Amino acid sequence: MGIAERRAREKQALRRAIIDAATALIVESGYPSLSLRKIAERIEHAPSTIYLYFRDKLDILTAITQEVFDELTQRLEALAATETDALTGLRKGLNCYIRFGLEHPQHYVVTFSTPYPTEDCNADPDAERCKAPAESGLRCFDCLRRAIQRGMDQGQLAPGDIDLVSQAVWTSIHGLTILLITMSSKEAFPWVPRDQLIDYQLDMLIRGIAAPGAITSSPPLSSISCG
Amino acid sequence: MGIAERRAREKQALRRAIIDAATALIVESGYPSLSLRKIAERIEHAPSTIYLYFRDKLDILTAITQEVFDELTQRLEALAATETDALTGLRKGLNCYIRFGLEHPQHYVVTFSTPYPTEDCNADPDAERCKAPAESGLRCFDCLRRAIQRGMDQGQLAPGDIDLVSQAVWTSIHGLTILLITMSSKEAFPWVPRDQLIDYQLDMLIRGIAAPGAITSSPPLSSISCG
Amino acid sequence: MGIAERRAREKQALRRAIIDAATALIVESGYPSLSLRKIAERIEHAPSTIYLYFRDKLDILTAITQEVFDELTQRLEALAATETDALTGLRKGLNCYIRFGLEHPQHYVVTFSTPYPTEDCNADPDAERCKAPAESGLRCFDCLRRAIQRGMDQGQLAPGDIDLVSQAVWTSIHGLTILLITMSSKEAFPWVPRDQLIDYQLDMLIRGIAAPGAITSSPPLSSISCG
Amino acid sequence: MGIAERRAREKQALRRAIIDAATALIVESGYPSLSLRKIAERIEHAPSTIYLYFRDKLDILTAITQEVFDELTQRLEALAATETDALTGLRKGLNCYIRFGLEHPQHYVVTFSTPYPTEDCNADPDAERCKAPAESGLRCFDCLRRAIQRGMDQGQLAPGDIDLVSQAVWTSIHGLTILLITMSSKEAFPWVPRDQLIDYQLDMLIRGIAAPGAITSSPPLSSISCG
DNA sequence: TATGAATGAGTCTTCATTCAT
DNA sequence: CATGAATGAAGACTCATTCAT
Repeated sequence: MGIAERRAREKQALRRAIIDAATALIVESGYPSLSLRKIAERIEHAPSTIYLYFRDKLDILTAITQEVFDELTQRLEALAATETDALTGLRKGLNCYIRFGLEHPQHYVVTFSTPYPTEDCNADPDAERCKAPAESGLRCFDCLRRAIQRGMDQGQLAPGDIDLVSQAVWTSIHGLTILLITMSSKEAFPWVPRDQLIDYQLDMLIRGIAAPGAITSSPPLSSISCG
Repeated sequence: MGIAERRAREKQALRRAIIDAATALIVESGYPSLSLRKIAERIEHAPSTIYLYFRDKLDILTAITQEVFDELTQRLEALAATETDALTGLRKGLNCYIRFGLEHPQHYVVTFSTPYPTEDCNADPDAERCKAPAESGLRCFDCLRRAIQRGMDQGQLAPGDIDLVSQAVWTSIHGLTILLITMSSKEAFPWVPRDQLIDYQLDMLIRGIAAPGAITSSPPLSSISCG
Repeated sequence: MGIAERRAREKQALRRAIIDAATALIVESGYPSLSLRKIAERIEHAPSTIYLYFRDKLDILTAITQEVFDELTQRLEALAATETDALTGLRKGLNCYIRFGLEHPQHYVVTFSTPYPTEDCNADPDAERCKAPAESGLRCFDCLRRAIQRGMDQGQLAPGDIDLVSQAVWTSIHGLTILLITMSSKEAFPWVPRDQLIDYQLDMLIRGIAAPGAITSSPPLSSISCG
Repeated sequence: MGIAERRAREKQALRRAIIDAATALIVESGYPSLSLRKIAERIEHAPSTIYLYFRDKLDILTAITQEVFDELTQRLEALAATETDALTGLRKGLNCYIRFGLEHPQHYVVTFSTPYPTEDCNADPDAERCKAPAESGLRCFDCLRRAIQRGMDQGQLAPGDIDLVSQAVWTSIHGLTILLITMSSKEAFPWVPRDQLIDYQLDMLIRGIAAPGAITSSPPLSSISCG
């Protein structure tokens, strides 16, 4: 009845709170310095309570990562569904990726830049759960891959190895995203205006992979969010 | 006198030993697991001795970071001095940067991806020392900047905002480098062959920023180290 | 009514299940590593459910101890009932005792060697329950006592203080049993062959308490179990 | 100079304090429930301080065990040196063993009855240190073994397997010792007068292993301590 | 009757750091 | 200059137990 439902809702809420607190803490000081104690303190519960929701530290990281991947994937797929022109679609997708990272810097860092989740996974006897986020990640990457493929199919991108191109593009926009996040302060690095940089990088990348003669000027998208 | 000199030399030597030990430890197991105790053990001195040379742990990190920047800068400048063709020089420089990262993955991560030095710095009363590595970093970045500038001056690169282009290129190769490092295991991500990817990305980037018609096929460089 | 009876039966069944699970766990990994959680998991009930049947952990231990005593007593009495010759009966009884310990080493340790039930008992407000196992233990000891008495009555054992003799014998075979259990590994102690040692010790003890001239060679029993 | 000496003395004193506290705690509640925290509290130092003196928990146990063995061995050897008659020597030695246990019940329990030091040792990567106490123990046991041998050589003990006899005797007196310690309270078990029991058990054992006709009445020794 | 949720005290251990010497 | 001793805070994690439902 209502009681059971409320209970379930409360339980879900606490799980959320743990994930959110962990995310924030990771962003503030990095995953290695994340501690269950700090999470507990932030959610105002006993440290041991966390163990009712997650098996261990790594389990929390896994949950966060997966959520982020899924959310990002969802946005990219929604976007792909509405856009017909391959090149524009690709551009929008890349822009969406970068924007997502900038709008959720905490989650992005946790998911893509937490140093060595692999390490923990290797040490772990239950290697199974390490695969789950990896799969989510691949599904996300696949959005980009399909966009590239479509571009080649439509002749707008120079023909070539789809994986090669996809990986070159993805690593590039990741670099931009992660550096804009982690070196955000003006003193840290003399960035040019952010939107300008994003727009230019998208231009550069697409120019770099486009079929000769395929490029027509496309409007700047960078200030447009997604999702 | 001779005595004072010898003293100074010895003091310098121990400082070096500390940095080297810390460096080695970071290379072996990454920064998060670095501890003063382990450094002390390796240099065969008491932990407290380290405090005579460095104020705290972060201070050691700073020193290492700076050295890494300096080393990289040196290589890039050496390379720039020998190469006359702007485009080839740029390509070699970018390749050198990536290779450097792959050959010293732990250093690269520590220097470019250590989470939030800013935070530690902010908390620190003496904010001064945080600027030192930043300056070293800028000097390093300036190598790339000059290469871009030369390319524009020689008409091989499309004219434009030097900083804009430099930043777009740098973030791209950083993305490639850092992802190849942190997701190095095959299970983590289905990478295409590494050298091929690097070569393609350099092609893509240069194509993306080159002046129209400037590109002549350049030989793959990726398997060539630098320095 | 039928309902009440079924309820009572079910209640009894769960109590049994708890004891059995605890027993099994103790057998598997010893008492120190026993935990209510593990018991709960094994009986597929919530940890808190156990508290409906036992006040606390010690309460479970007490129940087990008592059962062990009772089981041993039963075997010894069954044995005594079938044997007419006092000396042979005594020998068989002692052998049975040792065998029982070796066959249920964890139980034996828990029952006879758990450090300081006294302490726990003293700390406990309800000192009553500590007496129960003590009484069971005495009943068990009484089997030996009666065997000794019979031996004296029949003139096969040298006359003397029954308690004195009983205690000397019991402590001796306890020493053998407990050491064989706790120092079971070959590296721990260079034991002579086990059965040989048991046989010899029984010989030695009986020789030590027998009436002069009473001893006739009796066949080795040690490899014979009991019950 | 004096300073260094005082320092060394202080350091030694703290080490002693740790061992003593640990010993007492083990006796009070058993080794499994021994915790570094409790030791720390008792010696009024920080828990981490203990790690300056012992590598870990097991290390403390090892130290205690070895000390006890060595002390006991020393006494037994001193005793053996003064006694010429084999049978009397054996009797005195056994008595000494029992008395030692009763006079240092804490140490005896820790050394001979701590459940499963083996267990910890097996799990330990550094198996070396587990051998040290075992060797000390064997050296101790060897005192008894030599006494038995001498008895056989002199014809006072029935000829036979020295190890067999030694082990039968040792386990017997261990059983007496350990039970007198752990069940010391009158409510726990209705002991006959302690000295009487000890004397009788020694009689019984020696009668059990003596050569026929070798026994002459020997005076009760039990109330005599040793060392 | 049974339990899910929660907790606080406890476990061993590592660490950066301080201070008297 | 160097260090040995010490510490307090923190680390992940387990446990027996309570309580509202």
